[in-house]
Amino acid sequence: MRNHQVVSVWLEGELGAGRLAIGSRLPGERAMAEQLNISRASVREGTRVLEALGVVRAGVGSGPQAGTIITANPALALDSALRLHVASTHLPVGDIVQTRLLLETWAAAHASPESPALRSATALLDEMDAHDDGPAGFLERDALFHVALAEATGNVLIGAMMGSLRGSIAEYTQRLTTGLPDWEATSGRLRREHRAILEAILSDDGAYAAALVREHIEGFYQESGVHGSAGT
Amino acid sequence: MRNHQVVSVWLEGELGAGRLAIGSRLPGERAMAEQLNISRASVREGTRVLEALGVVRAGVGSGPQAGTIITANPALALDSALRLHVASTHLPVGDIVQTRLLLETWAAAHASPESPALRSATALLDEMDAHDDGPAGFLERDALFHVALAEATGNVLIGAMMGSLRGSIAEYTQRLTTGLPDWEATSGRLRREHRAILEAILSDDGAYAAALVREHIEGFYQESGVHGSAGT
DNA sequence: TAGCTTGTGTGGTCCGACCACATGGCCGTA
DNA sequence: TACGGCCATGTGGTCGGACCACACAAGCTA
Repeated sequence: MRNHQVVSVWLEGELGAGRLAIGSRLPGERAMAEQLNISRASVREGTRVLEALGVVRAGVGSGPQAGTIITANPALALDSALRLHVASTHLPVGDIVQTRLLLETWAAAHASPESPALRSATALLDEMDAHDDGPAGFLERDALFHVALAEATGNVLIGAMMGSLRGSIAEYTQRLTTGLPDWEATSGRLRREHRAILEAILSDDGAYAAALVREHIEGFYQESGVHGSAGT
Repeated sequence: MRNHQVVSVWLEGELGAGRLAIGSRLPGERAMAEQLNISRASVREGTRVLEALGVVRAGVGSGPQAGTIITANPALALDSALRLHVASTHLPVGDIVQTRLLLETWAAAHASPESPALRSATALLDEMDAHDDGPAGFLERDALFHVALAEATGNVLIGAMMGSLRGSIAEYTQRLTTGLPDWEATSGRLRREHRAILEAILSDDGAYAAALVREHIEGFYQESGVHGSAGT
């Protein structure tokens, strides 16, 4: 085992034993180096990995925000990993879109009507009605709306995955809108569909909500001139 | 932006521009440090992150396996991230099981009968029949079988996710088997179900395959004394 | 020719130093 | 006493240089 991995292993042990938890502050790099019998450079390499995985957050200076603190951001790991693997052309965007469709339909079917995440989802829809700042602003809120639905299922993993996928698809979706003949008409339709989906979830009609989501997503891609890429 | 992030950004640019691709060898750490105008320590921190995300693989010495080489292992990032986030109790195992069920039923429904991955799946089932090395060996092949099904869909992302999920659940599943009254009977049933699932996929009957997978998984958890954790 | 030796380049590790930063306590002043 | 500025302290961030283990390839040797 390489020395920098000692840090991950050690942390996993501490977490498992309950000696450390989310919000805890790790020992200083110099102290940890001595404690684990490795150099500070190795400690730093280890913490960089933990940081990339969304497990810790490093802050300089002193005070509450300083030091290396345990956080919980599983989406971060997925996010950066997706970016790079897409860039390496090893991960087709079509696969991501397909996965998104899978997760979203499931989320719509299993979202809890009582989830507080639905309140922010409602707020987002209101914003989309109130503001009219073009495709960019609309899609931004659209993405957040869909992530909120995923979070409403209470499943942390699926919520994190949706959050990461959203970022990866954002650019792609943005590009699609440029080919649309009538943005006003499209956005109006999308807004109505959002309301219907939310309504179905709040009425505890998961199956109907899932069907609406499927139509919603597939409809958008079809209108944007993409065929078959999201054939779930 | 911190210096070690320069490496990721630079690599993403190189990949996007096509100057580097999977299999390419990165410049040596010393050369990269000079090229990017950062210290070797920073370069190393950057490559550690890339390594953790499954984007590169580092090898010492000289020859074909030496140096830092671009790979494509998206599952690695998810794998280590899941381990740590589960350890931090931020990610319930139930969520993972639930996600697994979602991905697997979808995979069964969308696996391509012509996929070469199904051949290795068949081989795994034959091995499970031939060898009888207890729950440990059985579950190992069982996991690989399910991952093979996911890969048979051709969706890289879903395949990678399944691979990571299985790893995270492995220990959990292992523990469940200890509570089983009659392992022989259970393994026999699981083997028959595997055959039926594979048969359904090869017959291009995705819907039936998905239903079988659902029963297969839920049945196992129920028999193991877990109730409701996998309620998709 | 076969086998050993040596050279070269790779990542792995370590040390010691300095920097920027944020805080909290000390000290001088009003 | 109360206020305000200064500085000691501890944090992560960065750097340069050094040495190691390793794996291969070229060259030397028997």
